[in-house]
Amino acid sequence: MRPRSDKRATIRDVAKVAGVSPITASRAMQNSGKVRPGTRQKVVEAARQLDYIPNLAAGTLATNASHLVAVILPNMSNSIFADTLQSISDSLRDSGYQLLVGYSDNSPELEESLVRTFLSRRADAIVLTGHMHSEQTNALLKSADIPIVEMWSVSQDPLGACVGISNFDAAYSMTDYLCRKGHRNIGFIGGLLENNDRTQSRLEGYRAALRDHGVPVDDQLTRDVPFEFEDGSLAMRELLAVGKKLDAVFAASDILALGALLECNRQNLQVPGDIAVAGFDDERLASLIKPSLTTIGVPRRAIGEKVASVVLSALQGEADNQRVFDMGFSLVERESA
Amino acid sequence: MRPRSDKRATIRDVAKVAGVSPITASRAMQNSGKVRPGTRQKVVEAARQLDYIPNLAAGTLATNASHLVAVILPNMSNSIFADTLQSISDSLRDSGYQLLVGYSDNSPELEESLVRTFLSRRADAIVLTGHMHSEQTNALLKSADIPIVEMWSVSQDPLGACVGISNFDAAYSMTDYLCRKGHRNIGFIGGLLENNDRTQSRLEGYRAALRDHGVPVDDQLTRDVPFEFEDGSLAMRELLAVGKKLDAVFAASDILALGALLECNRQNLQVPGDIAVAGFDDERLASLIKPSLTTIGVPRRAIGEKVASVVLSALQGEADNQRVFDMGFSLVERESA
DNA sequence: CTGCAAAATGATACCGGTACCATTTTTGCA
DNA sequence: TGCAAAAATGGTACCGGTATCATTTTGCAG
Repeated sequence: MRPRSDKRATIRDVAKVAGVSPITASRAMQNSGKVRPGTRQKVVEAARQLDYIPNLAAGTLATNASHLVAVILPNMSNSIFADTLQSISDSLRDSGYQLLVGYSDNSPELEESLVRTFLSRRADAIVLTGHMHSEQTNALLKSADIPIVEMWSVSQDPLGACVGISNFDAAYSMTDYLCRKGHRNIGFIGGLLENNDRTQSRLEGYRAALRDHGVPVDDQLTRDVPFEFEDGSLAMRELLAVGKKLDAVFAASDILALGALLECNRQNLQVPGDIAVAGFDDERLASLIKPSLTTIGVPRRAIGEKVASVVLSALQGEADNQRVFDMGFSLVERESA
Repeated sequence: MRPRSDKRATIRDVAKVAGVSPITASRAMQNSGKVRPGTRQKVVEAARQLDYIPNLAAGTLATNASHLVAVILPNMSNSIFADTLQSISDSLRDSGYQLLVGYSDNSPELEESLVRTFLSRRADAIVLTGHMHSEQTNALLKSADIPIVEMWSVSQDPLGACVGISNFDAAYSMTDYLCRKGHRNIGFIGGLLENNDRTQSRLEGYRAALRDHGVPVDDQLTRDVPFEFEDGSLAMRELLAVGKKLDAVFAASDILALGALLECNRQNLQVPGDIAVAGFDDERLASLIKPSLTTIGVPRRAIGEKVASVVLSALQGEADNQRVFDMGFSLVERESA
């Protein structure tokens, strides 16, 4: 194995073996330029014989098209992002694009450095999560002149296109639902509000619904914690310790809601009898636990598919004048609230 | 925005503005070749002024190093792969490598086409899941002359390096555990045995443990289904319908185990009283449901970190003579078995 | 101030594809 | 069969970096 001293075959080698010019070999390899079937056959055979593997870096340099779609996600700890990523990948597969993936960890600085790198790689399109970016990032993206898609939150004025849901509306709906059920003392457990427009919009939706129901917003009933299970428990413990009445809690993610549920369990509070708990995301486990979790269902795969189709049509030059795609959510009523 | 007619600045433009030669500008930009601080300063300033974004495709072509690490996963539906991916990404971030991600869907053909593409992109290293590849894939990887890492299953003779756990041992341990608890009629719910060495090894481990305990292996008690929740329920229903005694079930993933648990619930079977249920993976929800799930804990993040460190040290030319890294597993005893 | 090794810089070519335009071959039809 | 148009093919240059090796500049001892 070791002595791989022989260098890899180039298109010129293939051309030589096939008895044609490099450019003809190139055309033959990519079914594009008109090439006589017999010629293509010779070239393909030569390529096979030489174990020819094209060098896409050279192709990218020559054509200025990388066939890469870059995707920036906050992280992978939430299964919604994993699902979205896979569904983008699935939808892109047949078109010959690959995914370049980066995690921003909700840090604008990291995001910016990812964008910079992706532009360096001449990604054909960039997909980001949310619309909170640094000034620099916005400038970079605007001047990049490639399709840009922001996903997961709809916004009025996206950089390019935008595919997601209205986090505000969803949170409003859930809070409204809780109010209609007669709850008045509703806590909110958010996750990492900073640099996270999804959580921020949810908080705003929650507040708006309270106001519309004539319920005063009490900041003591709002907790901002990381998106981990244990943090949900902790936040719940804190909310209960505030000493105010509390008859419902709305958590900005199912993971947090589960943590909250567990804490209720520890403190021998009945859910939903003593306290109602609602989540967000409709993770698989939401339907599996006891009590099952009332939550907001999000069309994660549909979002991924839409993102892919928007990217593809933009890359194919189809100027789509619709730029904002609201994929809708659903309020999934289960036992916990 | 539209009229982005002006082309992007090149290193030559930067050089011109800085009043140096292109090659000097190049050296200045990458802190590598010795460049006088003053010169570097001029170049950096010129680059800033021109919004210079280097073209990595050109760099890749010239240096034959892409700074890309390709990772092939079966899918993203299992959170273990998502976690591993993120942990590889995290560990690689500071070294300036990006992740190229592909999903094989457990199809050797898809995997092969991914490998081909990744080689085309001149990925600096390739990370695969498992060690079941097509002949062609093996040949491609062997002749590629870049670091290859197979993860999630240890194997005696990996293509390159190999980081994972012994699925056989883990399944053996769990089955052994069930036997010691007095169970004799133990079913096995596997997932997609074809082209999946992880599941296959688990089945073998299960069988070996049964044999060692003098329990005959009954193929009627083995189910091969997809890795989805509903399939776990379905398999459980089928196992119960076989009409034989059944006092325990070992599922090759927690998702399947949860499906099985739900089915027990539906049929009013007490777990673990009437029937014990064990899973594999230690997903987050395993500890959250009732009854909590006895399962196999896998060091997912440690695996990702090790993969990254193996890749990095190989890329830095540190010939590591250890090639197989068994990261170990743990048997997590909870309520369900 | 000179001389010389070390450091910094530069000229040129090359990585491996493909665009562009010119040239040759084939095709279709009078 | 001849000829114009269409199709196929090829020569050359270029994409934007960097390796190589030559050349110039710098630093410092004598």
